[in-house]
Amino acid sequence: MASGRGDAGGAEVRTLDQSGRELGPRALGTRQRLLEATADLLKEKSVRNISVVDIARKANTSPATFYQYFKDVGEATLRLAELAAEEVPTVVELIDGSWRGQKGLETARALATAFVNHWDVHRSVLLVRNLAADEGDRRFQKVRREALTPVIVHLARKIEESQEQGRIAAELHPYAAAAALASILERLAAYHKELEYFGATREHLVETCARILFQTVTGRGSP
Amino acid sequence: MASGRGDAGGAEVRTLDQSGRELGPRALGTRQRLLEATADLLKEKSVRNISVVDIARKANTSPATFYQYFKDVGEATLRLAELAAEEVPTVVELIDGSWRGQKGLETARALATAFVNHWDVHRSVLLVRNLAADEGDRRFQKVRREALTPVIVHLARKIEESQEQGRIAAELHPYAAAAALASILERLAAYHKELEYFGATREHLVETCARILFQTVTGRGSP
DNA sequence: GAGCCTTGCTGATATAGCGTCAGATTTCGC
DNA sequence: GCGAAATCTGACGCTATATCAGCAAGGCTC
Repeated sequence: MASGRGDAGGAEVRTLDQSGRELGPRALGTRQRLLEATADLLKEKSVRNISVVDIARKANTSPATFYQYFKDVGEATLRLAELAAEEVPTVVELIDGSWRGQKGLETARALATAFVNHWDVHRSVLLVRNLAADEGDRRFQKVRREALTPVIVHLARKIEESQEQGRIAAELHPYAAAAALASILERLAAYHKELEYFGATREHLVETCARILFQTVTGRGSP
Repeated sequence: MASGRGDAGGAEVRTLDQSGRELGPRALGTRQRLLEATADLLKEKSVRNISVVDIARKANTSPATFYQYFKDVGEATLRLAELAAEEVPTVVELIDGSWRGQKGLETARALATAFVNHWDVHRSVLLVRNLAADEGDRRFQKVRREALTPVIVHLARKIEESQEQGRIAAELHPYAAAAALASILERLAAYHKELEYFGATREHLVETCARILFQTVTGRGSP
């Protein structure tokens, strides 16, 4: 390490060891394998039953190695959640599209679809992220907030526009409404499988979700 | 136990031991203490970090006793979730009220308030219930479904009525829409604290939530 | 290509929780 | 107040956690 160079605000984020050491190529590989093993196990079984030993075994390494990179299973999960969050900007772009008439409904559909896809890929990690955040873990709250805030802010802006045009009651709090919409997206994406119990296919959900989005954002019924 | 009397379909549900033995008054008390200890710990810290030893200590008993009543921490949590579910019928009654005009908005507000209250009381248990259900645990899926189904069914019925009157597009799947509304209720209730970050107070959330409910159920803008 | 240093990995270990008995203790009918 | 039934727990073998000191692997130097 030599010099006591600070790590805050560096343009390039360096991946560090538990003891603050910078990682070489071999170490990065091992770390990666550990993350992948964690992700795989999360898909297989409940986070409650995942042990460091499990992860280490699956990554063909020893528990001691795991601790070199992560404080505990929670921290590995946190990194996975951060990685998942990096995809979100793509989703947000959609919101800035047109919300007028038929095109608006398309935008809403695209948004709903993107969300469900995102969740299908990262479901297990995002579920644990949400639980940890809801349980009060600050680190997970931060990741979730950073992933959801753009969605909420962009949606809220669109809602405000509709409000200015008098199409939506002033009593509707734009951010609360945007958060509500984000909730629909998240929740439906989280358990759309189980909802098929009610005879609602994935397509039904996306369509319905899109229409509620459209209605709430624009203040207009379906075009 | 003597006779091999079946337990299915009995009018009165008997609380049983891990080994199928019926419980006397002392045992019921102990079991109750264990459940309360579990609930308390869930409020304090993450479910991942709750051990049987913790629970036993808090209930002034020994780990061995815990195992007499529950298979593991998950099973104790499941019982707590079942207990919480017993309150739901009260919430559902509200949905059957009037959804016309100003009165309808009141109904929506009452529903949103009831949900948030319910969650404020049982938050920690319901969070774990949802995670476990989302992770695929059948027992938890069942509890959640049994708690949410009445809400969804009753809401869907109201939506269908509006649809018959031509106030809502036929493309909206009533059950999917009802599920979406239930999602808003659940999700907002789950993290309304954190949403204050966006300047939305609990009252804003209830009001906003109510208006989205009203709009989606009746197909009408705010009265 | 032997010495040496840096980077990365792991065996050994103390500590603590899990889950299961056999047997101790309490309660209750009589 | 005695015996059986109900209830509880100490003790134990097993597994996981989290930490070190030290070992192995891959260079770099000359």
